[in-house]
Amino acid sequence: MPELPEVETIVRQLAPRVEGRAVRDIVIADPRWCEPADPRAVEDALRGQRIDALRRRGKYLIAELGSGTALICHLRMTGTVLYDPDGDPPHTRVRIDLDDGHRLRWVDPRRFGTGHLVPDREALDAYLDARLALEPLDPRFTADHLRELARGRRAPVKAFILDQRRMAGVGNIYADEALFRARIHPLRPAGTLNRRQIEALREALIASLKDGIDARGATIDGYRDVDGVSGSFQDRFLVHRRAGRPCPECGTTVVKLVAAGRGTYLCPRCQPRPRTRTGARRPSAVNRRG
DNA sequence: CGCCCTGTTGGGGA
DNA sequence: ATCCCCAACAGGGC
Repeated sequence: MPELPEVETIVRQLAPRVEGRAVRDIVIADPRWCEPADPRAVEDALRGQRIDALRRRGKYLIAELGSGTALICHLRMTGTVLYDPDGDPPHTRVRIDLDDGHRLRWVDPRRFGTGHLVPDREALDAYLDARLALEPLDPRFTADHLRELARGRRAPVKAFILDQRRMAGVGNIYADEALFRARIHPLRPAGTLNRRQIEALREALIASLKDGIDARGATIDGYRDVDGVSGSFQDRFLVHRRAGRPCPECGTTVVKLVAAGRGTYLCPRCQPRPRTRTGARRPSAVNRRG
């Protein structure tokens, strides 16, 4: 389940092993991976290229090549990159053999993952800028920045967090964890958070992502790092997928609801519901904004 | 066995 | 601006 920490883990493990190496051969076994581009054309463009840099932005994994082109990959739900696995694992979609004899395998049961080739640095930046905002780990992601982002937003804070054009890299799991740590209900309209809560949310986002990175990613539904080893963050999930179990903070039963169309877990006591309960009276007592 | 759930993003329609 | 649903698909849980 690649969110920012999982992709970061891939980069940290893989960059030292592949940077400076060249692609000896590549086979895109699943054309959907790079569609609408022609897989043969993508293979031809990559074959023989040196990998100058492997890096990440948001949840995108980026390989910059000697030719100036770049390959922008997204693992989506179930994508995994493996380095020298035994043979070709089931659901291997792309095979890359390096000039040093090592092998990269893109494994993705659900086939949602994608690879997109761009011709140069400008196209790379344009592609990413159109999709991603600053990420919480960026030093520029200050409390002021977050407050500005949230100002006037009426969308539930969870939807706000998941929107990659507002902040990049946080997915469903880390969003739940951060909201729990910040003691904020996921349905709270983002624009109603006070200064303290904004700062708490910022710190919680950063802490959750860092913990995930330190754990080399979350173990969930088969996620593996590049050496095929499971991450360990799942052991530390505080609320995510813990419905029916006691809150680690207060013992109240963790509940599940749907927010932003996603399964959402929270402690109803630590994260009190925003007012405006269903059936509230005084439908016209709106806050007059201003 | 069959139904229901699941990490993501992007697009369409309300 | 926002939201809900859907589309990709496979596998696990019950």
